[in-house]
Amino acid sequence: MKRPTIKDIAAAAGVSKGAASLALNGRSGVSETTRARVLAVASSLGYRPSATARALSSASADAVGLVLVRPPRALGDEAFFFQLIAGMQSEMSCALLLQVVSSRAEEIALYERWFAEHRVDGVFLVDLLVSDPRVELMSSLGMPAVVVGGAGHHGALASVWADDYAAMTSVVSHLKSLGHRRIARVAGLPSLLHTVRRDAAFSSSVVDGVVVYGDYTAESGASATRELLGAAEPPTAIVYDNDVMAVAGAEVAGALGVAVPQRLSIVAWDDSVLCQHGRLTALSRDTFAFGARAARALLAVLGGAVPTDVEDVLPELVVRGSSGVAPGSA
Amino acid sequence: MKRPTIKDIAAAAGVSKGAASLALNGRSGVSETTRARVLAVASSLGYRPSATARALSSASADAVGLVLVRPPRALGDEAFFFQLIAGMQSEMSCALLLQVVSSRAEEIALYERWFAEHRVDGVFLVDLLVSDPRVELMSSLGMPAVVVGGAGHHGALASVWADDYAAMTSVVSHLKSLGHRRIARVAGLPSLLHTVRRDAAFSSSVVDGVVVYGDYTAESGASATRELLGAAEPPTAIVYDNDVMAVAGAEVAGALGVAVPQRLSIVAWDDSVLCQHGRLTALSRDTFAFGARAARALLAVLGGAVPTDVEDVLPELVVRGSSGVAPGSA
DNA sequence: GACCCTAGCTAAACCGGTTTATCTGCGGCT
DNA sequence: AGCCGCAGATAAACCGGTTTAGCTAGGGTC
Repeated sequence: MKRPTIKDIAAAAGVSKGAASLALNGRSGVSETTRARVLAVASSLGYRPSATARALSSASADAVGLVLVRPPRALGDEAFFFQLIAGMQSEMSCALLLQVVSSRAEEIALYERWFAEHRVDGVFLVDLLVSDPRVELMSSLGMPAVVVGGAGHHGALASVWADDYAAMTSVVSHLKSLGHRRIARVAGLPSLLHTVRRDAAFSSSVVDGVVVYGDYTAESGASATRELLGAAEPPTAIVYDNDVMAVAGAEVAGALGVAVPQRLSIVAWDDSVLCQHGRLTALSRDTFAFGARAARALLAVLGGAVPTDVEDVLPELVVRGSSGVAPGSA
Repeated sequence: MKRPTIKDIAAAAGVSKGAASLALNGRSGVSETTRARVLAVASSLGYRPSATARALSSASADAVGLVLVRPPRALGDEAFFFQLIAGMQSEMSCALLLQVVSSRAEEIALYERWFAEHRVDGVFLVDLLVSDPRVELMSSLGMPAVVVGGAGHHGALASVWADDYAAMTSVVSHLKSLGHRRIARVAGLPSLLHTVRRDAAFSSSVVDGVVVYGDYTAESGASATRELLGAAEPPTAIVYDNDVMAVAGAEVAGALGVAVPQRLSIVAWDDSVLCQHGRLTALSRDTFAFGARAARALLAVLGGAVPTDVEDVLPELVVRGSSGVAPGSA
């Protein structure tokens, strides 16, 4: 038993294909009695329009896209993206086309292809670079897109972000209020826009603050921490750019006999089960809600709304056991 | 500048649309010189066939599907699925259509729809139920599918799984060798096939073993643990069905003043950063590789191979600090 | 020379929708 | 009566591919 097509519906209702199409899509051009008849027939036959055929005649593809550029193996540990995706899904009725690639070039080719093939109606852009070619690409393709997590305004694109600058400032002031002066930072990839933002906020509020760059993996967090703690004047507090690096750092400190938080305070960016269990002070943002917000923004753009920038609520610092008064203070 | 279509290629190469199609797809029916000319034109014009149009004429959709039935919010914490997805992606050149729904009925409707709409070429089935209607559905739809993680043989479907029975047996024998006699288990959803498998293995190797069911969340793991430790004769070892519940359980034990591993041994199913950091003894399987294997299996089925069952390597018990000699033994 | 077969190509149908152009009544207006 | 306008429907084109039927020229066979 094959699925009924619009032709079957039309035949069963005694109208033409075109009339059936108009009736099913709630458009004018058919009488109300005809429309009712077509709809009745369609529901009784269990008619489902083919998204493929619909996409072909330049209508909606009923899907949005997300491309992640990562070594796939490292991805699995990053709860952030999965939370984000889960949040997106919660607000989307359409499907998400997801692909993981290993280079920026592939990513761009994929966006172009998806759009050319009418596979997606729009896309999310994550991991925004300092001067990101994708922004221009989206504009030139005329492809609806939402920038996720890239602070500020990006060409004609809608944007959803949290204020990394203010967040970093709040973290530093918390540490300063505890008496910390030698504060270091284990940052993420320096090519990413939010890293630069945080860097700027960090260096403007911490004098002589040391920054070491990692790549969000436990290994990089561990080695960065070893480097920092091995210095002549080791920091009394370290701010990490994600949870995985922070946890690894805490572990290294323990192995080196550096007591947390007595001799070293640790703050993680992005809260997670990992931080909760490790009792790590963390900058908590609701990534799930963030994803949901991004989805709403994209749906709005797809619905024809003029692209706007939405600023997410400021991440909140959740103080747990890993941060405390600086050694020598109070 | 619009993207070139096959008509443009044909015109530029001086052949018909049909001939161009044959040439581009490496099929016989055109001379080698013509084929070379068409391919040259196509590449010089940057031709990309439209997957949408191709799917319409009952060819490949160049995508596979995965539907997850979860409350979206809980999903983000489960590293397992993201690891799995990452692994799948590593072996797939095509895209993954992902959707999270909240009920089994929606899931089934979605599979039917995707297939009817030619949106996917095949699907992964996860979280297999004891007697799962999806298996029958796939067969009747004629939809290529791979069962992921459902031990045993399922109708005409290919299957990729790890032997939960043997794994559970190995965990129990490890605990027994440490002198444990009162062993309990915090299981996952009882409707899932692998839960039943593990239950069977558990009850056949542990006499009077208590089983409490949870739903993979930290909360359920915590309350199950409280229940077990509050009993008249509390267990000296607990085996958890996932990492999140195990970590929550360890925390509860700590809060209740039950020393781990002196008075209570804890073993988690599925290793993760969480277990590594929490120093939890865990049953480690390479979920990433597992996903990759599932992807290969699906691609094989799509390629026309006869569906086979692939048994994954047996999960390996990684002994860390959370398991030790039973109190009173040795 | 008549016949058949095949390689190589073209034209056209098809997939399942949407969109446009066209046709048919019918009512209102002058 | 003659004309216009419009609602309601149909037929046909179109989207961009694949697939099938059909045509032609060349070579081999008897």
